[in-house]
Amino acid sequence: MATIHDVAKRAGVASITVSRVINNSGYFSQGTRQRVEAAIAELGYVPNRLARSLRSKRTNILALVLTDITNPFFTTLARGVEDTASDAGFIVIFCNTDESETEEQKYLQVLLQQQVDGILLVPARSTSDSVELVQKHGTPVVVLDRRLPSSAKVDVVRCESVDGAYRLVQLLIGLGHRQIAVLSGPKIVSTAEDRVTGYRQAMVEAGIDNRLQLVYYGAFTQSSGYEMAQQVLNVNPRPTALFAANNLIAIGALKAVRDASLRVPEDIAMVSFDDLPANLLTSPFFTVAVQPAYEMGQKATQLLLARLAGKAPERCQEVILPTDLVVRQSSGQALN
Amino acid sequence: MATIHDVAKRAGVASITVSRVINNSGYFSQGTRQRVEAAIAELGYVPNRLARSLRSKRTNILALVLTDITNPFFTTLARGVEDTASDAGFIVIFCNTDESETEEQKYLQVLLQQQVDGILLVPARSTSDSVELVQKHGTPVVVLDRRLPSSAKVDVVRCESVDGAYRLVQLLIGLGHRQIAVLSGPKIVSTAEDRVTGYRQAMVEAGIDNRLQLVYYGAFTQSSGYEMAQQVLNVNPRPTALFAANNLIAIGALKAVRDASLRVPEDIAMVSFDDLPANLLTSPFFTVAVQPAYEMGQKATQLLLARLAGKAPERCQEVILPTDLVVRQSSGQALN
DNA sequence: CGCTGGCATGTTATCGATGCCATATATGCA
DNA sequence: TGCATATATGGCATCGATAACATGCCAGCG
Repeated sequence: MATIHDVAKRAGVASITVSRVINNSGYFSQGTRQRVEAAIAELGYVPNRLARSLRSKRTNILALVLTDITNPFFTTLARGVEDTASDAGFIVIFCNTDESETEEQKYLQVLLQQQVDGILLVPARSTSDSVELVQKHGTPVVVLDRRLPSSAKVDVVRCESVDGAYRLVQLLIGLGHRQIAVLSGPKIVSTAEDRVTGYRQAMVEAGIDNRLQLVYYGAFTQSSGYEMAQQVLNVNPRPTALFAANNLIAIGALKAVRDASLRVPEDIAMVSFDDLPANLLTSPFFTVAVQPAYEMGQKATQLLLARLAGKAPERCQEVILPTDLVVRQSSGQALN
Repeated sequence: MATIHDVAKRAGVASITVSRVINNSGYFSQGTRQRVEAAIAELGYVPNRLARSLRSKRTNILALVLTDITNPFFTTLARGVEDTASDAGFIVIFCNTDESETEEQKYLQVLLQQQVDGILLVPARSTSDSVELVQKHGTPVVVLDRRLPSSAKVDVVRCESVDGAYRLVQLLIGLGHRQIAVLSGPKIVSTAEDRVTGYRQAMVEAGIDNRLQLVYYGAFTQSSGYEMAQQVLNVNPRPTALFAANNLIAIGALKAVRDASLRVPEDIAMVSFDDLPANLLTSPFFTVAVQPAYEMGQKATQLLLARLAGKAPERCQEVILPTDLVVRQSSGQALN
């Protein structure tokens, strides 16, 4: 309620001097510092950031717009963003789009209105509409996790989805599996597509008949994983291995497998993209391709901050991080 | 980048008229509306909320400060808050304190600086310091989930923790259990204390020897639940039932029980406060006292919004919601 | 001694939107 | 016809902080 003027009056100085003390900028004597700080304490003064930001054209707020904050992959990524931003004195606002483009646009609109300094975006769709909206407003953006059409001139930080999927499926093939199903996310999402591409590469390379390729597209959710797995388990002959394109799909699929009274890996082998949450009671158990989620958040934020500081190279960057193959029990032993 | 003045110039009107069109307030003709909207579209104009809020002294932002957003109970509560706030045209900022009072104070400071219109707080400690800080600034607060010292003049929305715990333990006693351990949260948190109180009430009422009462205080986390359970399982004779004071403790304890090669409920019965996350692969399985998390968030937000609108009664309100006892398998059958 | 430059503080304008008041025409009703 | 009222629009001040510029003091140095 008290303003900088109230503080100034009480301390017997001009408001700009109070501003200097608060921001530790410019010159002021130790005496003034003390009188100002005393006045601040007495009045319980809290600076008004709206006014500050309006004048300085800086809010020190970043926004992270993503599709599913309950997914441990994104939770970890978010922590990478938060930590990095926080160290640089920025606050982070998190927005959840639930894979909906409409929600995404709504959030972006609000964020631009709030004058956030920069946006980290996991786009719900592989179009550049959202990025363009933000860029038109003059706000820096970095795209995370997913590809955009190459027409979009924007920094991207993502993982080698094709390669990670390729290696997971190669592992299964190496263990003797031939009939492998992939349970993927929405066809329009680049990571879902890329993981199927990696799967196909490995299958083709191993000379496995096209007809043995079982590709399912659904959503990156547990329930979708459950449903896709139910379908797969009814295929005759039943595949000997499942590849889940993300962790939630893996959980749902595992549930479906257990509900069908089948054992993993004895009756059916499973591998998954992304590590699984720790509260499953059965983990660590899954063989997975782990994405460096924390580092992705970190890198993307560093890039964004560099742009804000005008320290990034002019040209757009595309940072692609490798995945880490972690072999555990769910993939099982070699078939005989 | 374009301002309201740019739009005004382009539409050939004064900026205040543009403001009226944007906010649908006051009078303007349909012709002006169209010219203004055209200008807005052409310029890609996005209103600056900082300026707007500075003038109007309203940000239309609420904040929800809680201790652990990864806990499904709080996630659900948060959704209740978000939905209610959103319907009323408010944005919600979420802040995670990790049960740390220091973090809480830091966040509150930032939120006050951002001029949020109101704050929903799950306090990390049972002191009124935080509430007073906020109230001194003139910002309305509603406390959620936990009790504060009665000296605090503040609205509270919480659950009947004592009663829920009492009924859970009573259920176990009714099944024939005598030696029951309670694994609770931090002693300083009112819900942890209240659930132990409910436990004691049930035990005393059943005339169970004091020496059979096993009370553990830890944290409301999975790892703490794991550790407490490990200790409990080493007690001789081993308790026949466990009461976990929240869902995360329950998960950790269940893990410890399984790691000790014991079965639930055959070897040891379990009950818990709060429902468990759906991705456990074993749920629904736990016998629980469910708190109406969504309604709590809803109620608290309604109360806060009423205060903002000056429509709430002068006196502070304390809303206490009942818990719902859901009996499933983990509590087992009656002992013979 | 006068000039330079670090230090300390203040004045004024401004960020972008809107509250308040004023103006002007059209419409309704006694 | 006259006056109240609804409609349509604009001018100016203002929210609270800070950028940009200005002022004054004093030490140091050639």
